[in-house]
Amino acid sequence: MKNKATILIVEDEAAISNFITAVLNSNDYAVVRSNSGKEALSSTAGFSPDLILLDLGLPDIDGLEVLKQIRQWSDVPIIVVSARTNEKEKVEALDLGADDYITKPFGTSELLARVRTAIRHKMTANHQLIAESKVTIEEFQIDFSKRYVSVNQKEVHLTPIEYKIVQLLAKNQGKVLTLDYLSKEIWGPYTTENNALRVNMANIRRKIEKNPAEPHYILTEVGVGYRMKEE
Amino acid sequence: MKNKATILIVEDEAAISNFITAVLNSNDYAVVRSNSGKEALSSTAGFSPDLILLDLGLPDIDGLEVLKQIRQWSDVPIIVVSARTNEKEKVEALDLGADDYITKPFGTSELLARVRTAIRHKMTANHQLIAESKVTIEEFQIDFSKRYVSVNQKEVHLTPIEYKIVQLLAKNQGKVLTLDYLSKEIWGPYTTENNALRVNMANIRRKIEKNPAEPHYILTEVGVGYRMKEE
DNA sequence: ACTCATCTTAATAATATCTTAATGCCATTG
DNA sequence: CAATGGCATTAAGATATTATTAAGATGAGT
Repeated sequence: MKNKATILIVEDEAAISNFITAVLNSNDYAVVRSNSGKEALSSTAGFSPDLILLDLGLPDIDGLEVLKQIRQWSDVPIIVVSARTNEKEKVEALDLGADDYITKPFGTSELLARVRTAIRHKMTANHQLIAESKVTIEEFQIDFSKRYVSVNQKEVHLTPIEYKIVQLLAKNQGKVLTLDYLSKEIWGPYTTENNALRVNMANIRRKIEKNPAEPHYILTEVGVGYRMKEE
Repeated sequence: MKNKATILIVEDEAAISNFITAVLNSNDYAVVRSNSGKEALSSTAGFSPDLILLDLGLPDIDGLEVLKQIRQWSDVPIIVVSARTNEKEKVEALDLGADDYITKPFGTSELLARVRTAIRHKMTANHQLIAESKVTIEEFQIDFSKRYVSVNQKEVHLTPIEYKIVQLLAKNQGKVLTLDYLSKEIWGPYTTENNALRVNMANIRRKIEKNPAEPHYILTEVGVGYRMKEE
């Protein structure tokens, strides 16, 4: 149980690659590096790392393409590394199945926190397959088998759409779900742009948050989507 | 008590189907095979097996669709058989109500262990239903063994369908049962959309609720279904 | 033919949902 | 540092969906 986790870093800028490697090594992770998309693909197949840190700006293949290909056959957690100038790519990456993102420049503690979370998710994901039917976050609780939501043991009534949103977020606790992803899940793939999702979110918060203006359970990732707090 | 349990295998690859059949037969299970989704649906309805082993990769209907349809009206334990390359499908299957999953390739001992567990679960689930022969919610009481319903110690007469509805809700106290689920339980899987359930509910409420317009024991979840109050 | 259970229909009531538009919040820029 | 613009939130009203209920028709059992 105390084997080192192996992390694949896909990054072409040597400075950043070195920095990440140093941080991870000194925290007891094994690191494998790759500085191109093609190499990344073969490395993933070869070592099956426990986590991939994927920079989207690669010299050969588009980072999104790398992500898409890996996702065809593997569920390895992938954290996308992106420059602030490329926000849209980040969202696309999450839509394609990335687990989290981190924006350059970032500090060691942020990096480590996200790495830990992603690896923990991988570990518990398999257990959760034997359907864990309840999620509890402090005073908030949702029981999927009963379709029952409560805050402070008191029932909270959610409409069908509201429930679906909360359910999606809860089943992906800690993970950012993009607006697009949520919309598609709820209204199907041919949905036109609208802000119904936001209206619903406001209503949900009014029902479950103490102070809807400072949400505690469902956080907004500006420009990206929403994420339910962990644990 | 020592009747053979009947297991339905839904699998289109003959090699795997043969292997599973051999293993189960030599362990005293009766086996019925089916190699398409449509056949599986009619077989399930036909002789209500004790367990279904369902491969998700079927030639005609999507395995998940088969699962969904069966779950609309039956609680028979279903173990999903999936290839390793399709982790996401597996999760969806569990969400749709599969009881367990097994990943190809698998060995005989794993197969038998999961089959035993699933069948045992089914047995104990039934026992619990029988053991708990009364449900009391404040002034409302239902005694399953006597088929007796009362409010304030006074007998309430329910028609057969009304009783069945109340019974289903009471055996799933606190859980929302969808209109679809209730309809299928009462009128079978091939029921057309109808309003009869609502009429029955109105009649039930007239009989058991103090104020039918503000129900206390059976609550409506708009857009979803009905739920009997807990405790 | 009577009774009871059941289903259909249709009017009415309750609820959910979407749209629009006003407002607030940051971060960037002139 | 104020002005701007891009999101995000929120309120309020219009519309659509869904639920309740009454009343009458059907049909089975006695």
